Amino acid sequence: MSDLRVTVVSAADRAERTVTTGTKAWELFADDPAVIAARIDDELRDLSHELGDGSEVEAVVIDSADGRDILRHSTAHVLAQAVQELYPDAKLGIGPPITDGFYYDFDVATPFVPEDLEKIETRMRKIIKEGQRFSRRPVTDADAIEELQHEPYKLELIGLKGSGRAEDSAEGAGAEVGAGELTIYDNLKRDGSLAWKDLCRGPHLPTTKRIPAFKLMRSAAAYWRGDEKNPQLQRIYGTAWETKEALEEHLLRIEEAERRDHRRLGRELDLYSFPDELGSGLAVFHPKGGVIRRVMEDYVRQRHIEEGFDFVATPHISKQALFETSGHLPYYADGMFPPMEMEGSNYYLKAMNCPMHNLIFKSRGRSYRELPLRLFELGAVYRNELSGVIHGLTRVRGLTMDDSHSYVTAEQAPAEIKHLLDFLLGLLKDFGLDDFYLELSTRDADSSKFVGSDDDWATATAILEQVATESGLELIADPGGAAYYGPKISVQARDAIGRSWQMSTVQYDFNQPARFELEYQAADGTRQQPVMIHSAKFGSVERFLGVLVEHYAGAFPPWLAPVQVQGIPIAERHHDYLHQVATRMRGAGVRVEVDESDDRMQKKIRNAQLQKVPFMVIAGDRDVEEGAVSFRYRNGDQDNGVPVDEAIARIVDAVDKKVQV
RNA sequence: GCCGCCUUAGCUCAGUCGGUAGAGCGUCUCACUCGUAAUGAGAAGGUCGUCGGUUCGAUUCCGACAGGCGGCUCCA
Repeated sequence: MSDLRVTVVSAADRAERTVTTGTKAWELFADDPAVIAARIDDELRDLSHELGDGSEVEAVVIDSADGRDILRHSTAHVLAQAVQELYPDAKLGIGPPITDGFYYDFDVATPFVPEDLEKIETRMRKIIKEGQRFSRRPVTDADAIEELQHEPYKLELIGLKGSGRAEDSAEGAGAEVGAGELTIYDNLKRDGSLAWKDLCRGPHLPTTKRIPAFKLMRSAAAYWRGDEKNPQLQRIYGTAWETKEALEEHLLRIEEAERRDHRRLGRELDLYSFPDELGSGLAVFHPKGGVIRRVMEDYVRQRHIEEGFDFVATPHISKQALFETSGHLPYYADGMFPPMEMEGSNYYLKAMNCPMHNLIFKSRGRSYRELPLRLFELGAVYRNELSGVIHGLTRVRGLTMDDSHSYVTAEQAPAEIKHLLDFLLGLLKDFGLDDFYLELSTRDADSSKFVGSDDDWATATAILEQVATESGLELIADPGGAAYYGPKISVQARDAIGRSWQMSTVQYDFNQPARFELEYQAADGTRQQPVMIHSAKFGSVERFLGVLVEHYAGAFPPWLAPVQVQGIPIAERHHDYLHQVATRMRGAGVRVEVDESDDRMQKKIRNAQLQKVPFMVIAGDRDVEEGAVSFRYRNGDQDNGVPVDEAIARIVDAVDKKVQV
């Protein structure tokens, strides 16, 4: 038995250690119960991994990103074991860790119901209590196929690994079969007998007992390997955390998200509704939601004026030929409402505005002196979204795009894209969204989804990538996410509780100008084809509003709040005075209401709080005498005896500065 | 579109082991006129999502459809 030299590294330091041959990783960290795995020479390993000479070893603690993934993946195994113990005919799909949790897919005869989840959870607790050991065992492909005869989906994964496509062919499949040798993890009871086993790349916790806190969340169907042509498996989602407290906090975050749900707040704040009579995915905006929309639209119009756009208007429907010319019909027909026939022609509701803007460009000869020609429209479009994907305002069938098209020379394109990016980032900041990253959506190998030459795509992609990179923002690649006519940059904004939403887009299009035979006369007298840059700043006015509701949890900054000031009389004799105050406020452009109901003043304050009105002005005898108001903020702060002029100045200042209060 | 679950008053939800229903909030009326997050009393409001089946009888059981919710796939 000889000695080995290993290096134990941590964020703080590096320490050389001499250990004997056969030493396992856990022996280095035996005094720290938070260590559940090790990173050895940059590979995540089980704590039972035998150290080699010259290895660099780093502890992986349970509350690190890697540690949580391992915890969640191990919990997914316990889930699968519990399911197969309770439902012996269940066939295993895959069970990877995901953001905040894990899932495991099963092929079972009947879908799981909530009571099943309770039973499964109980069985999982039993397995955890038994402290079964996760034991790694390398196997040959042939042995794995032999052992897993009864697991058809696992066999399919082994087959994929052979073709080298496992990683990119199946979401999460990399967790089962890595690039190297196959391994099976045996769950061993204390007496060493085999309780269960699963094809898995690992690593895992040392034992099931090391799972501190978990919860099964829900079950749902999911297509095998994410392809709707494949059979649907039953997926169980769960979450697992390093402590019970961390689990509790996670559940509270979920509650917070539910509290902010724009569908609920839309009803509670009387902003909008989705009448069944209209049809799925079609919203109506009530007066208060209408105010927010109007403010948003006024803002975006004003900004487009400032940025050099011309305003146009186009109809909601068009003959079929237009969308054939644009190329939308072959690629996008499923996304459009079915046509209506009239006078021998098929008319389509528009799902996008660009073809109509192209007609405006084409309505007369154009000179290079007119470029960039920037057209803008708040255009209502209709999209035949699948019934199952419709969601509040964020996924609807009728929406309003703040759609712009910049027609430019090829040389002007980079500057125009930069111009648009600066424009829309400033816009997002004005709406209180200041944490974003960019996504660059490009075409992938599946050429049937895209039109245009390789060279044109390469040029367009390079320009977008350069501008995106120069912005200094984080940039994520989205291969295959491009529109059929060209690549795009989209801005993903993170809201107040950290969720990302796709908002603005900028798209580079060399295809439609060609298809519409758009041209301008250049300085040298030749006719040239312009490039068109599509851009939407809100994206969809409806979605943007929905995201704002969730971002602010309904408590809008004063410039967006439907009611900016609630006037609250202490008794009926103060009504007239408050109406005079309100009239002066309206004169200053303030949206103010006076609560004349029979309620007591306490109740009126409560109602204004529940409606999340930013400012309350309260008036009683003292205020009337002084020509003042009691000025209350949404957070409960209050200044008494504020002269009316000053109150108005405070409100107008907050509105003008677009600040949150 | 696919899978599962759900649908009772404007909202949130009870309830009926099959004999046509109830609460709180909200609404309306009356009284109270009140100083910082719910004054009191009374009233109105539902063919229990729609259509069909089983049954002496269906809101309840079964089926279809519509809408909603959670996922999958897709997307602004």
